Amino acid sequence: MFQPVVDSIQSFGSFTKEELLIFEHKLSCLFVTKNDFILKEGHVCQSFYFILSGSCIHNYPAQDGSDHIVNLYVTGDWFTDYQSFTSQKPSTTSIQAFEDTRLATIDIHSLHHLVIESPVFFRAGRLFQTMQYTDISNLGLSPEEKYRELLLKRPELLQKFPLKFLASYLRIRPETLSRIRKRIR
Amino acid sequence: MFQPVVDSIQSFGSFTKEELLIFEHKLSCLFVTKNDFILKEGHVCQSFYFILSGSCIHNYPAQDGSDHIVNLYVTGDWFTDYQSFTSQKPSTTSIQAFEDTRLATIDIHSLHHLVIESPVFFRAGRLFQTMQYTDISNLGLSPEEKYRELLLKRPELLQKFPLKFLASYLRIRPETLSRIRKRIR
DNA sequence: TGTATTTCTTGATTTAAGTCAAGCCTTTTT
DNA sequence: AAAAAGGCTTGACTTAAATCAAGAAATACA
Repeated sequence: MFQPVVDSIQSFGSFTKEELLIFEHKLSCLFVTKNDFILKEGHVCQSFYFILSGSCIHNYPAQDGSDHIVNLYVTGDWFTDYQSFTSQKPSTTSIQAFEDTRLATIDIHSLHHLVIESPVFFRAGRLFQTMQYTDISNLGLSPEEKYRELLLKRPELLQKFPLKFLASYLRIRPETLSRIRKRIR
Repeated sequence: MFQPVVDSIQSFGSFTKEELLIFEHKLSCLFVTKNDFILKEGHVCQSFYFILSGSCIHNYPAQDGSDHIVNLYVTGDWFTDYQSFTSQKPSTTSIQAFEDTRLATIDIHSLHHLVIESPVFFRAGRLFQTMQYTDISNLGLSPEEKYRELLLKRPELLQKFPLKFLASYLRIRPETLSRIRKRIR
């Protein structure tokens, strides 16, 4: 059941069978239906999440009432609100299911236990760092370069989410993304 | 001698006298003279650094041969190459002394020991996260907003470093920064 | 101290993305 | 099935920053 999660972890470093088992036993399962909140603004983010199937939207309300997409996640992705999770303070962002979604979760106490149980998991910092996608919108790229980066690094998102979400994630206008997409293939 | 470092740590959370002593005993001292490298591209970053006095430049070579300022540090600042430090892989950036500089350092092994010795230091992740300045160039702000942010959050940099370094750090043209500075104040 | 080099300022021009607006197409709702 | 809403595309226009260029000021250095 958690095989995809274990497979994913292995790609982050070399773990023994025992270590992987220890890890697997810390995991829990969570089912959410479309539009359900996995994390609500103002709540402390207690866990890391792995998408077994489905997709999620990570957003926050802008000052002008509209909301900005922080990130988009699909099957096989890890996510958390890193800020809230590491500080254990209320989150300024929300995460909700874009469709019915199955999640594997591991909470902060389990992670602390892992770090204490084996030095391998001290690399947790690295691990969780690596799990976090580098924010394409924050690379100082031009709109076209951002789109190319998305196309290269996370093409699944282009299949799954509507253009206006992608534009919000890239911090460009939908009109601009539409024009870029037209001229690039 | 390490009093400023200990003071700095206290501002990140509540530690007992004992915990602060444990921390202080992990610190080492390092003197560098102007233009010396504290970290060279291609080397693994092994430590966190705190500037007791002086200032440093954190940069990386762009593809076009010029170099980009990643960050600028002055007395009282913490720094590391977070990427290289957490992954323990070769750095793509360099850090060098902008003038003669005294540093306090704590290496990765000492940090691991701290985490094991006391759960308080498990918040190391949070601590080191907080120590890292949020990258002004990556906030999706306009050039003027970036400058205002710098003026507000890190005015010391404006005193210490030449305009073209600041412009590079903010990812704007020196001409643009010169004009902004002219019209604001 | 004088010369050279680098850094900063200012102006003119170009360019890319944002804004505004309209229409079409698709999906949802009833 | 029809109407409504939302999402996408396209065009015209505006705007802010980059670019190009030249000269002034500051700093290094010989």
